[in-house]
Amino acid sequence: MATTIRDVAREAGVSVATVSRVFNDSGPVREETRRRITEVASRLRYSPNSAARTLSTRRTQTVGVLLPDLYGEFFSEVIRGIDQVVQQRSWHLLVSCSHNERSEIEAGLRAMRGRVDGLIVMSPDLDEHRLARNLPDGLPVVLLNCEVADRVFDTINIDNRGGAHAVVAHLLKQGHRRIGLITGPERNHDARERLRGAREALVAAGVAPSPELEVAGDFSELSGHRGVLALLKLDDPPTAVFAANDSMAIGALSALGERGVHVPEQMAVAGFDDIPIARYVSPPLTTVRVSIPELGGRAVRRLFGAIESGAAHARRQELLPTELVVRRSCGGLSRATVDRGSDVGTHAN
Amino acid sequence: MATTIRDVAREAGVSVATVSRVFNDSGPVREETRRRITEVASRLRYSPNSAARTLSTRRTQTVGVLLPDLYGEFFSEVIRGIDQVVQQRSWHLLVSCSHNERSEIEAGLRAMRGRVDGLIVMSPDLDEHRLARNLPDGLPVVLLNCEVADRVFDTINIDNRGGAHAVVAHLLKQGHRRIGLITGPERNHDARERLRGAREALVAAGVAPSPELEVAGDFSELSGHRGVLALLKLDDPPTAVFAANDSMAIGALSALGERGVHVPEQMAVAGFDDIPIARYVSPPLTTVRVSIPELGGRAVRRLFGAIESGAAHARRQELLPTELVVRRSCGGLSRATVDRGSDVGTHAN
DNA sequence: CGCGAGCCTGTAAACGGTTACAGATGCCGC
DNA sequence: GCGGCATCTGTAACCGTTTACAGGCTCGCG
Repeated sequence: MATTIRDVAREAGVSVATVSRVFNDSGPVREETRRRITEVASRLRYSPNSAARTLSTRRTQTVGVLLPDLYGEFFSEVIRGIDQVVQQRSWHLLVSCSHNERSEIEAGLRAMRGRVDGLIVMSPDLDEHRLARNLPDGLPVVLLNCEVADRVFDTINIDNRGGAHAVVAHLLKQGHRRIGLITGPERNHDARERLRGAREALVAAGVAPSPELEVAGDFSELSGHRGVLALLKLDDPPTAVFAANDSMAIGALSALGERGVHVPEQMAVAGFDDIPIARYVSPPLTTVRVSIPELGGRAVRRLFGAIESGAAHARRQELLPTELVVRRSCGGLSRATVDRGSDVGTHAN
Repeated sequence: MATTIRDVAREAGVSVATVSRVFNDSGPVREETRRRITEVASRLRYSPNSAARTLSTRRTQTVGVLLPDLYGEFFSEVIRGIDQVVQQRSWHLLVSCSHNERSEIEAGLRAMRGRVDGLIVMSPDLDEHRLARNLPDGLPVVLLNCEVADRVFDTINIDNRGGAHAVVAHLLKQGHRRIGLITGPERNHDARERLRGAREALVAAGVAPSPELEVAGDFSELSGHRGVLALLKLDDPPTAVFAANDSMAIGALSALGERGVHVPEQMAVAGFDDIPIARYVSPPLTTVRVSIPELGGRAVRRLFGAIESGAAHARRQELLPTELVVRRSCGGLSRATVDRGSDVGTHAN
């Protein structure tokens, strides 16, 4: 059917070994022979069968990505960051998504076996035991936004705590004392860390966190919309709201607009992520910028490192710094403050 | 290293053929033998090497997706739609992105060779000759949002023309006579078709399209922002604006807000795509809904059909219908009209 | 007891590369 | 003329599956 290395060898009057050497640039081949082979190969439109190559070298030149979901800009940005680095090496990208189902995560992991040289996993739900159990032994893995106590895995996390701390500290500095929080899903690691950072900022300023000012959201616009309405109903409503992501903050803006509540005069609003649209809502949204493609890019680079150095590879836990972006939605446009941030590097989680 | 089918066979006291039969459910195996084999296999944590399997069956159980870019919600939604169907079959997804570089598209196509059983390509730039030339012969392909005159490829396109026609017709019905158009990039097929549909609607209503009312955008929020400002500067500004996608419409809303122009009273605004955020901007955006995941899903299903039926497969050109979604940004909330639409099916492009 | 018919199972040849190893060739200096 | 070396090339084993084909076994029946 398709032309094989043997066809090329026959046509060029050489052995398969020589053709292979030409294609992999391994071992010496006389210049004239090399030319003849490449000429024949392109004439026959030969291209090596990657399955055969994988079988014999045990390398796939492919990285696998397992995501909890593919919904929303966040994931597409991660993939974009990953793809860019992967493509730079002429490697390939196998993506899969687990819908946050434990069984599917495990199925996804197993399915990757033998198809990839390394794996990037983002799955807030998975504990390390399950992970280890379903992982082909020795397959390099980098975990994204996962909570793992153990240091046996490479991890990269967004500095959720620092970012949330910074944005709440900013609101406090504007004079707000009652700050509503619209949280993300309880089970989500990012959401928990953002809540934690926000509370810490309050405490640090001598303001006691109050349960009535914390309403539960799920990262969707709708839940932000509802959340802020719930806060407005309080006897003593907050003067500012921090939503755990931009989508919810935008939902909140929309609800406030419907109610005729002026932002930022009557209510300051802030979000988290700095999605592209954030600067175009009205008023433009104060938020925390995270370079999501960078998150993906770092993950792949780390993975490549692990693949190259093999078992000797030293695991690291890394935090990706964030940056406070001040826009009109919470007034006080004095200056775009840079996040108090966290250093990047070997780092306890 | 890893356990192979031979290890399992030895341990279970059978031949490799029998183990293979158990794993593929091909050919008869005595129940007791089957049980013993599965037991041994799971004890040894055996899982078949997919490269070897691919080599011998010539099937990869993988579909390749080649996109022009990975930026924005559009692409992530396409991938999501594709992934869902792919995963339903326990197949795999190899994604790659060409950055709209011709050379990268071709490299991407060649790189897929031997790694996938079929290909979904979205690349407005590529002409069919180049495509055919770089395609492994006989590899099934489905083209998304591509303009190809020839009927040799399966294609699926959004009904851009119908959607744009519907939204402009709606504005006309509201009494608007001067309607500004913020177009998408010239080279983009979707953008051209949307512009065409909009003009046709104007002509159909006896309104002559006017070049001064058409400003060029590039699908970004920023260009929508600028576009509407340009329209406001006209001696006789329009009373309504149709932006060729939602991002630009949102940019326009933001500019109008800054200028104190009331929407929809002083200026009606409409977009295209119905991205999730569209209903949460203020005022909520009138737009054209396209089920992007559906676009991806259909593409895969068609691809599966092509893979199964082999060379006998009949090519089809399909249009994905759109739906007008009327929200506050252009007043007239009488009812959500359903698009005049196009039928789906065998269909000239 | 012999014998075909059904089941079930094993043997071995692909699939298309890579690569260790051996062999050929050319060139040089003596 | 010939050994020795460097450089290039070929042979064949191997990677881990699938699968066509050939048996072997069991069983019922004449």
